[in-house]
Amino acid sequence: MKKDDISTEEKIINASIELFSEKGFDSTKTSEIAKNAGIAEGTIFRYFKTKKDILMSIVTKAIQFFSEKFIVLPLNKVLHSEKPEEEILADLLKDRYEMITKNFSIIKVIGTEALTKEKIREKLVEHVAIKTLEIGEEFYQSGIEKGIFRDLPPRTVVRSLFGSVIMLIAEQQFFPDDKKSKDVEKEISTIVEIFMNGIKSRKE
Amino acid sequence: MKKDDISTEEKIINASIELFSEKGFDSTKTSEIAKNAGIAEGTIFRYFKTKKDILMSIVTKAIQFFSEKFIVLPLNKVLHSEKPEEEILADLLKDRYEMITKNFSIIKVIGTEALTKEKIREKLVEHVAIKTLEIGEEFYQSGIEKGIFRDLPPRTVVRSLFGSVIMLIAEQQFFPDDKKSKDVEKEISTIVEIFMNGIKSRKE
Amino acid sequence: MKKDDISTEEKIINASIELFSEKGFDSTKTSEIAKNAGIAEGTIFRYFKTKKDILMSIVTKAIQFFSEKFIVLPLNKVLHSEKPEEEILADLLKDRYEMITKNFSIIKVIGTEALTKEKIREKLVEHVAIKTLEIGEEFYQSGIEKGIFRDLPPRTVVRSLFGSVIMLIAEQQFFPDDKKSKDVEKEISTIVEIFMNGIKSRKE
Amino acid sequence: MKKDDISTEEKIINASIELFSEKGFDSTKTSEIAKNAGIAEGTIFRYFKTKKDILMSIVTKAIQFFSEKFIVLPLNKVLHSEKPEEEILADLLKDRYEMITKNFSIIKVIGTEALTKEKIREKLVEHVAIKTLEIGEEFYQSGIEKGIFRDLPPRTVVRSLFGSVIMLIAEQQFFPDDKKSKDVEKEISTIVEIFMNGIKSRKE
DNA sequence: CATGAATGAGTGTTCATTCAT
DNA sequence: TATGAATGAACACTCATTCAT
Repeated sequence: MKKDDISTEEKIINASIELFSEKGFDSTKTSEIAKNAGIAEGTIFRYFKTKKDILMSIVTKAIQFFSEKFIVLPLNKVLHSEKPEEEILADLLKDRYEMITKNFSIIKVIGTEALTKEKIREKLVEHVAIKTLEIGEEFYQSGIEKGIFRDLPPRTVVRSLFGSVIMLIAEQQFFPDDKKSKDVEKEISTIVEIFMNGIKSRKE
Repeated sequence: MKKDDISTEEKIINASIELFSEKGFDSTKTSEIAKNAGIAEGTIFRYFKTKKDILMSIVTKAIQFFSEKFIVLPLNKVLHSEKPEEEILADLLKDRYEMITKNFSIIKVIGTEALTKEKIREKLVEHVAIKTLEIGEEFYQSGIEKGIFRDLPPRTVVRSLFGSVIMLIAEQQFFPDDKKSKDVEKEISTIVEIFMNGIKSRKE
Repeated sequence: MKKDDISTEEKIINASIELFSEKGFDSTKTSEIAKNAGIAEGTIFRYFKTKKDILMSIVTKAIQFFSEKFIVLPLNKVLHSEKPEEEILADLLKDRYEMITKNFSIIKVIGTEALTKEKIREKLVEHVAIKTLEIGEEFYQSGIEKGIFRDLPPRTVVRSLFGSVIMLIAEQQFFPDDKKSKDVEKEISTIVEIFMNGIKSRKE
Repeated sequence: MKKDDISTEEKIINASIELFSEKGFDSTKTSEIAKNAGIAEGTIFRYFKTKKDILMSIVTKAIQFFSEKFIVLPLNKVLHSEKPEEEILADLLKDRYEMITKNFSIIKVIGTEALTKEKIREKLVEHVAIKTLEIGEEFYQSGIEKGIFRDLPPRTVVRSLFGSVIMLIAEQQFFPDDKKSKDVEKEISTIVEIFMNGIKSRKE
């Protein structure tokens, strides 16, 4: 009763994230959550009125967490860094990559549910997606003004960068046997290289 | 019984795609499928042994369809085109964009289910993802060899391009009110521009 | 498949009335209703959204039925009869007695639930109790005007008469072994006698 | 710990009577009893083995209480009074009226449960109903013998009187907005008048 | 071949009861 | 003795599936 003092509510949340992420919300039985959490099934309902409430609690907390970790912190890193832009970009992508990879289960849950549940989708768009894009656009815009970046539509640039990282992660998660994307550092620096200099050969 | 000659099986499939895509597989009741298809609930089970069989049939057919439309046809377009590379790239992305957008419901269904159902994920990876990547890589590789593209890892380039289009579509589908991504032609040509020439300003 | 053609809904209603009346609404399990009705438990919910809906359906239908049988018909009997008042009164009480006794199960259900459920109580008061009292009062009032009845408050008279019949029935239902109230004809004519002439001895 | 010295057991009993009477036994949760009693839910089970035991304790105590208050005391009042019969009757009815009204919650609980629980019904019949009727019958019988009352079946007379009071109380409790039964003194003296002299007009 | 009423296994949820503190 | 978190048996209700017509 010292540390390890993981509360019953946390046990439920953790078991739920794991199961929802593996099998989806609907296919996860409350009896399984209970078993995985090491508690009685009835106990779940002392903490959450319904099974759906577990999901909503996970989503709400996660979105809150991400809207801080994802947005405020990287913002400062980016805006106050003295490094050259290429490095800043690489740092940003790596940071994002790690954040998503580390929280992949929960992100998978939220992402999946967002596809069919408008309420979740709206929360996600409002608190995470739009803010993330806006900060990225601001960063790019200021780069244009400093003469570092070309005058291209910031939204498109940011969205494409983000898509490139997302696909890297998807590839690693969903075809885990593939060798081609194992070296993350290299992948990310390649992505930065592609975006900075393009793929067109400039002979001579 | 001439045209309009949509078979009962097709009615079931179409209704299912629509509903699965809106509400997800588990939340869709067979009674709803029947109502949407304009048939009796029992009739469904003359064509499909179980509800899951409807899903598997949709997935199998779609994957078959996509593995042709997605892979074989663009392959030829790309490999036998006389256009300059920038245009080929733009054509490819536009083609992919349209294919995905037009079949968005069914892709959403397959994508969602692939997240939690290994069998579907494997089919998708094997028949669509890998092939698509391979053809893209081949295209890029031959571009390198022709001296058109820089010598960067093809997989990373192709994956990033694909991620850029996917994110464009996601943005349009999930925040439909946003003005920034409405003009598809322009978006795609911007993406091509980014990938061809990079975002770094080259003053001097 | 000729007569006997008691519908599934009726089977459910009948089984429910019997069980609710015996054990009360809360103590009756839907599994018992199903067994008593000779159907599967799930079938209940094709006809009634919830267990409570069964109760409400019983109550609503019964109140509708009673507000007709109880009020409109006796009204006509009473108002258009040529018999002397004592006989009219005896007929009325007997009629009421039989109605209640014949429908005792359902009346017990409604009465019990009315004690704790405001909605049911209100319906009962509005559609049955008030109307019944009003018609009784009207009958008594016209008797006063014809010089047949003494000028006493009609409500009190009617209520007391009704209470006398109710208690007779209660006694028969709840202490069924008691001999004193077995002869209904005699009981009712005694009640009429009490109300017509009072209990005070008028010697000489 | 002087006055106010209401024991935990009493707190439970009082809270239970209030809630059982409002919502019925089955619909009352032990958690609500605890909240209403200002104690912890677990504490209930130090005083009562089961929830049903609370009910049985209420019923047993109440029946004990009533069988004294209801029977022994009025008995003496009636048998040793020097007042004229009309006044004795009025006193009796008023006394009963007040007893029931003052204890209405508990009587409602017992009455409701008696409808579905044979054990409670039997206790009620044996310890209260029969005794009450017997004493009433005895009183009436002696009135007959004294030449004060007409020779009518005592059981019927007593039962009807009781029914008249019960209906008066029911009317007041269940349609509280009605004006016609507000003046209790007058209602009871009208009931006495009806029973003593009948409702038949005796012109001339 | 189509129907839709009936089925019943399976699930989320409730709540009286227990027990370690 | 009092507490309230945890329990799990019991229950209402859902819905894919069956089958007599």
